[in-house]
Amino acid sequence: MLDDRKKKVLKAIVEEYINTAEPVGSIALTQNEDLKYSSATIRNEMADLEKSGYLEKTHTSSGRIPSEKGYRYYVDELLKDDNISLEEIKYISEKLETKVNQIEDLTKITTTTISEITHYTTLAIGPSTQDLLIEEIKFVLLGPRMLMAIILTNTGMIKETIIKFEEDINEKQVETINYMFNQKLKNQPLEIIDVPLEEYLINEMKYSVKVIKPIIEQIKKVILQDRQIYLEGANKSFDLPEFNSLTVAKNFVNIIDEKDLMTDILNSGFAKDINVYIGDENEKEELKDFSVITFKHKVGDKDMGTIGIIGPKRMDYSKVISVMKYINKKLKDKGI
Amino acid sequence: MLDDRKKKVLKAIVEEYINTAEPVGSIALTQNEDLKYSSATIRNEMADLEKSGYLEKTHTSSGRIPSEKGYRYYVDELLKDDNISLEEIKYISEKLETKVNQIEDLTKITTTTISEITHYTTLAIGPSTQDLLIEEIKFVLLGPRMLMAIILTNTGMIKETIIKFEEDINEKQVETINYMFNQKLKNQPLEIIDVPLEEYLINEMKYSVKVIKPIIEQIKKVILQDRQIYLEGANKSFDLPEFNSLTVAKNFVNIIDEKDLMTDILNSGFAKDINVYIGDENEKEELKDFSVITFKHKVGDKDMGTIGIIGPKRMDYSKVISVMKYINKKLKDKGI
DNA sequence: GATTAGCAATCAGATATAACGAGTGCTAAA
DNA sequence: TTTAGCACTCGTTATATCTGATTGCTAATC
Repeated sequence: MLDDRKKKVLKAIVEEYINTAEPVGSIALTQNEDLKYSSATIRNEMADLEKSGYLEKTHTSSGRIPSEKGYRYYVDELLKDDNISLEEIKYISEKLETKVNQIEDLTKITTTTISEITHYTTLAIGPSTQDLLIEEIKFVLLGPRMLMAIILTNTGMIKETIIKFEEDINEKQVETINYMFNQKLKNQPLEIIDVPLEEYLINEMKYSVKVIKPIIEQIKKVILQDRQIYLEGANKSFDLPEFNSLTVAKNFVNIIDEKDLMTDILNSGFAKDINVYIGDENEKEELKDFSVITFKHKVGDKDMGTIGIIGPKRMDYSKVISVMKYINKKLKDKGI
Repeated sequence: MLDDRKKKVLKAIVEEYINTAEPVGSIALTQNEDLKYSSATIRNEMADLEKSGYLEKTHTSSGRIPSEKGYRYYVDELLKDDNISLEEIKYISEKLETKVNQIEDLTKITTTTISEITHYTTLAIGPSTQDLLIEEIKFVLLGPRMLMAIILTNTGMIKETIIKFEEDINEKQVETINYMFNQKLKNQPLEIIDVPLEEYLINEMKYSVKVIKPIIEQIKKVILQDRQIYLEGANKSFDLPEFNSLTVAKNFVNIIDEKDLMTDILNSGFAKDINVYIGDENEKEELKDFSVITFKHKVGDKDMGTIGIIGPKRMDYSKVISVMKYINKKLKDKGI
């Protein structure tokens, strides 16, 4: 669609604007290696690119800034996605090799690493419990009226919760509970833990509602409970010039303060490996002035949740996407 | 020290300024019920109060604002600490009666409640593990090379962690581990889990270093690990006029982004039930433009950690202190 | 002696005006 | 097709002026 020179002009403007946060003028562009033309020629191209909607002006006599369409074209067609240095590769590798006992800890490490390398605010959410199968469930008596349930899933995730009772229970009972639950739950999806199961177990076993009901309720709660959200480098955004606007700064704090919103951000559509939402492309009204880049990460082939970056539309897409691609690959290759 | 009328003037200025965030002039004060004097009289009193350091001017012909000394006097001598409405009492009571299975969940609920009622940013940290005694430690085999350790403390706190091994272990071994650890750890402080214990157990038991060492290491880690920090209502601060200053806003984000700093804030001196640090009174340089109010909360007589509010020096001390006092009492009375 | 009315002096903040300059669009020449 | 040239635009910055809230002080009053 765009001829070669127009592509070069657009690319140069996007990258210059990402670097400087200042509207880019025709004379500045003549400095560019790839654009050995006079400023007048560049100006004509810029006017064309504006007519086709790739560029915008902040006012009649200002330089140009990319429109959302411009950023989109840049992301889809023009950027380098291997924009990552040897030092960065080394740093990431070291970080990802940290030994962890619980696989979830790796999400936190990855989130921090991404934020450190890209200098953007990074968020992450743990894996969804949907599609998980129960591998085993263990009950441990912690006191006469206190039981711990430990659920092991087929992906190696471990969830545990404490259950309190209004009457005493003994080891013998726990053994039966252990047996019955495992009998019924092995290789079932987590969602099976619900009212019908409760009724079945109450009928089947001789124990009262007062024993079975709290177990089911509490396990259900821990399965459905808000997934852990990680947030790193919120302050990094405040070093960016767009955060000199109080409205932008305030919007941003509202976003990161709202866990539900962050969950939604991280859970929205996943067509590709790495998903880029620029400004209005975001479903959420609150994000229309920001860009969001997310990717679902897996360790080996185990789903580990989603990591995302939120920053200004003038984001260094090339750097962020390169880093995410590299990390994505690195984690996939990783044994656990 | 201050005569009665000066106290009234100071109190009126502090409270008016807390309400409006605007310097208070002598004419405005004549509206006050308690100050039926002419503006000239008030002016003279204000000049005196400024000379003694309780008030400040933003410029020669502006109204007065309280100095830190003024706030301090207000907090120590003038404020009402039962400034809490029936609706608020009802709301708090309801919230605090929420059933929780783990006592830590109560800290989160309390934090949210305080933030909702005061409209200030609220932070909290879980209890210190110092002084805790081990009541019991349980080991559960989750896989051939995976063990869960569950530590019960004398305060009802439960910590659990997963330990991975490089060689298989069996139920028989776990039983021995269970026995030996409990033998050695019951009613001991958590800190006992360290290298000397490791050496003792390796000598005493026939198991290799490869079994004992990971257990000790991982338990030690979970005990020493950063205590959970709760943060609520960060965005609420951004509704305050002082956050229109970019410097203030940025400082604030830096504070709440820095977990270590927040931990330090919540761990600093605890002379009284409720501790108020106004501006420069804060140990941390970063907080010199803010006020911090903290209190250690207990459920029954069990230490639950510390909750704090961070806001502008122009904070509604009366409301915050009243709410904290009430919650403090309510939690102390609470059975678990 | 304490209180108050009156008034000049002060100064932040709002409003108005002018000068500056980066950058554009367009025309005509190369 | 490219480029030089130039009038024009408009945000930004600097400067001056005006406004109004508030003070400090003096002298009159209670």
